[in-house]
Amino acid sequence: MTTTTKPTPRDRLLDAAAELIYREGVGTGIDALCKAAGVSKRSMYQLFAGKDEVLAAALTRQEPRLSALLFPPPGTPAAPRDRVLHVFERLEEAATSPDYRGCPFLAAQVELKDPGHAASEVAARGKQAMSEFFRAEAERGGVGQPELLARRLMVVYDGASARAGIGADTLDGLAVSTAALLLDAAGLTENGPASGPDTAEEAGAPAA
Amino acid sequence: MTTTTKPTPRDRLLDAAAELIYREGVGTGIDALCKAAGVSKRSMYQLFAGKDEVLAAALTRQEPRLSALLFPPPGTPAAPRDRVLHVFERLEEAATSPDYRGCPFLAAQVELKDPGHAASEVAARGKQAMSEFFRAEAERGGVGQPELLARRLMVVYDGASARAGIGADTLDGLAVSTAALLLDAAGLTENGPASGPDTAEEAGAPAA
DNA sequence: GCTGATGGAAACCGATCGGTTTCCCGCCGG
DNA sequence: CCGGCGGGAAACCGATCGGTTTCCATCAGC
Repeated sequence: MTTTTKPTPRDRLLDAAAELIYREGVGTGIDALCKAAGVSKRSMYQLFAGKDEVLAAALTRQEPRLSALLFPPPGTPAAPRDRVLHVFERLEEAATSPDYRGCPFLAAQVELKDPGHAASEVAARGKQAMSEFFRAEAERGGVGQPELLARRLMVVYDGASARAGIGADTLDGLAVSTAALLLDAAGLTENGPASGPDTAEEAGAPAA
Repeated sequence: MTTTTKPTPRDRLLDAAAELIYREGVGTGIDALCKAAGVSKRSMYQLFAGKDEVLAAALTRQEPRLSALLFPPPGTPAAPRDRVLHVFERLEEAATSPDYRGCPFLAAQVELKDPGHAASEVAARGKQAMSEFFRAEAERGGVGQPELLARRLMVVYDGASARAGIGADTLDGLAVSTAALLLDAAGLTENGPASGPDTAEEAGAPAA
């Protein structure tokens, strides 16, 4: 029979923490975490130094999962544009769930305001991974200002996921189409690598 | 002399609540709120039913201030495009402060996950005001799909403010230039009302 | 079968939570 | 001069917080 309680206490605890904290916020008590995980506080405190460390570890554990979910599978030799849009397609897919609460990394950083908090730093690294993915694809596509494009894509990703998470928008094409629009403007069109209207020049503050 | 403690207890309380909660999150204790406001819990509880109501009232009080700060002054007969960009310019201006923590409405909704919470509903109305402003300007500018443009602008606004708030980006032109890019694509160019490349057709789910 | 490590249940600790109440000072009109 | 009252200070309440400790059931190796 499949014993419901097979995985190690550490894994149960981190999984429960990730799920509970995602649903109820970082304010969730450790009693609730331990009960949900079927782990005693005693075990928890000999695995981790405290709640902060559990939180950070839970986020760390989520990072590879999120990357695997969002980023194109390794064996996919798609064009940069498609690889970027893939991320937004996965976002929209996830956002259709009524339980979707936005990007867990962004939420963690918003909730624990302190940027020095261990979990906040883990979350920041998680976000940086996506930013670097965007930048790498932009470079691979020969975009004039890859860093600028990556920052814009991150703004759209975080804005779309946050708004979907709080129920302010249902997306359904909004994130993908907006990202596509930014890619077009950067010259990363469907046809091929950078050669659009403004390969260079589009930075700074164009409006007075 | 200017007596430091002039305004009514209610005003002191709401101002202190807005500031403290913005800085430290909705988890801030009422003891801390009252002490910061120089108001006794006794007074607070005969002014409000509880912490939730204080939170909601503090956010309600912030809405007109935020609108006045972000939206163009009433006497400004600028073109729709300029009126929209004005919002993003104010955002970037505010984001230069090291104390900037992002949009207080979005933060409140992210922190108290419950959309039914009184304060969350106040915050949702606050965000809706901006969305409607964008939509009205888009319509005034003759944009083909004003609702779509408004949603995209909100995504950029929330994404940019959130990322600036958590210290992931410094903006400095990013929000304004990205918004301008969206306006261009919607046909709301510097020259005049809608007549760009794709006045209609650009909605739905363009990617598989 | 015995033993020792693992780990869950739960009592316990001081601090703090949201919320209520008591007390008393200072300011007001009469 | 005084009586009423708005309102701050602070004690108090039960619940819960993060964190520690005790106790005991289980199970693997011998």
